[in-house]
Amino acid sequence: MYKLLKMVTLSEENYLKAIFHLSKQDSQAVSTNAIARKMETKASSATDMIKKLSEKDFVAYQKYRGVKLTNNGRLAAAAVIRKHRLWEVFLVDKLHFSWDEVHDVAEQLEHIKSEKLTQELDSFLDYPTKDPHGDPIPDSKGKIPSTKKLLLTKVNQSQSCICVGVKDSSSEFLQYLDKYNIALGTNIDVLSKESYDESMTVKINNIKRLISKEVAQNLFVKTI
Amino acid sequence: MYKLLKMVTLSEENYLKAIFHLSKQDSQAVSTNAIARKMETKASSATDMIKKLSEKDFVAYQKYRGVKLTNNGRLAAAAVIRKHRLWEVFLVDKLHFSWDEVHDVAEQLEHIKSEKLTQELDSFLDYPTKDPHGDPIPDSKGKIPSTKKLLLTKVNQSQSCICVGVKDSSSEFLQYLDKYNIALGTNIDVLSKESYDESMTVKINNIKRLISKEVAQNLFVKTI
DNA sequence: TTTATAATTTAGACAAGGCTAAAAATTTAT
DNA sequence: ATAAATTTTTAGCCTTGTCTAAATTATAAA
Repeated sequence: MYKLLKMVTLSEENYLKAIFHLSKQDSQAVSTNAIARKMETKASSATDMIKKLSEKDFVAYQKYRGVKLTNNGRLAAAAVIRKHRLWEVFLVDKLHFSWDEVHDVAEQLEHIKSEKLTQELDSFLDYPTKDPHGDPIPDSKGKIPSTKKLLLTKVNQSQSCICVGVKDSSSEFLQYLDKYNIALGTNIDVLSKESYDESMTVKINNIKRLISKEVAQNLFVKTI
Repeated sequence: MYKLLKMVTLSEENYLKAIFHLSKQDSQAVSTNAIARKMETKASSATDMIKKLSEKDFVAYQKYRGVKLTNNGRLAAAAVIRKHRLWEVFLVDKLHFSWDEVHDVAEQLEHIKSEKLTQELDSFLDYPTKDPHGDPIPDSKGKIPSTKKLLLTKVNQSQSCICVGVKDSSSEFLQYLDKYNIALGTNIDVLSKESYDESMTVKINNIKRLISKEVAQNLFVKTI
């Protein structure tokens, strides 16, 4: 009856993770429907769980107004994500998994509770900062290494990034970007890269496009 | 609705494991109370679960008569035990856990469902046949390596074994064994080994004794 | 600013696992 | 061979996490 209060159930961890991911983009409150959609459950179930999380001080909740993670909740979510991503690195680096096979297994491993296990695994993997998909791994304090901006040319195949700035700020370049709906905050998925001319195929707003070396050299992005 | 029939829940796996361990000694039916005791639940809960396991053809159950594992159940239990012991090896060999710290974590890891993970882990650990406590690791077909007899001299520190025969069958030697209560089936815990004279300190019937190289060289045991 | 639509919450139910108390079957002891 | 003691099962209830249907609140449209 004492430290049971600190217990986080498997389901709670999954909801926290979902809310954390939904909070990323806009730091607004996250809606019940958005959570239900992400968790593949019904809104009523999400409401139920939200109440429990609120009870345990993992989220700040106002009826009909959605939720925000508390600091508490953010730390709990980061801890789960940290484990998920460390296990992904383990699977790929040590057990010959390919990057597209790891998700389901990591989804199970992320719930294993052992501080020592997590720390030792981190050390065993040599303190990686990114998982096999390029996503940053939170440190043991829950801090997520801020992925600093880099030129689009530097982004690897099958990585996603967000446009955060331009190197060439000429109006010609900005007009080009405008024409193809590339703006600050636009999401860019790098599908493939052509080594011959350093051009790349990307997906922007669900539309595939070819981007030349010249353009990629002048676009700052942040990997996600 | 289709392959859900094959699903084994976490709780079911734990009961199967318990029944498996209880079956080891005598291959008699295992009683409801014994199961409840091992699982630290009440007999009524055990009965409920037994019905589910019977329904799924993991145990043969006759009311008031206890249960026996079916072949199906034996395989399922062995698979869980295999994972448990492989993870223990991983924790000790790769993550600096000591042999007495691994149990709780392995208890969680044993339920991770991924055939590939288990196989790759096995390979990564170089196909170990024993866990850090010396218990045998079932192979991928559920077969448990029968620990074959070996001379006591070959048994490692902090391993346990059972006396299964003698090399020297002179009456002098047998009388010596008799004097110190060593018989077929006697349990011997090897506490430490002295490299200088190859003598060892052992525990027999809860009594510590020193055993000389000459004696250890003539005693066949089976590790457990 | 009403009204229609969409989002959210509440109420009531269900399955899994567990518990308590009581009933039934089995064993042990007289 | 019965009675007493023990083991096992049944019945009914609880909690977690889920669902459907209905009620309520917010938001968008006219």
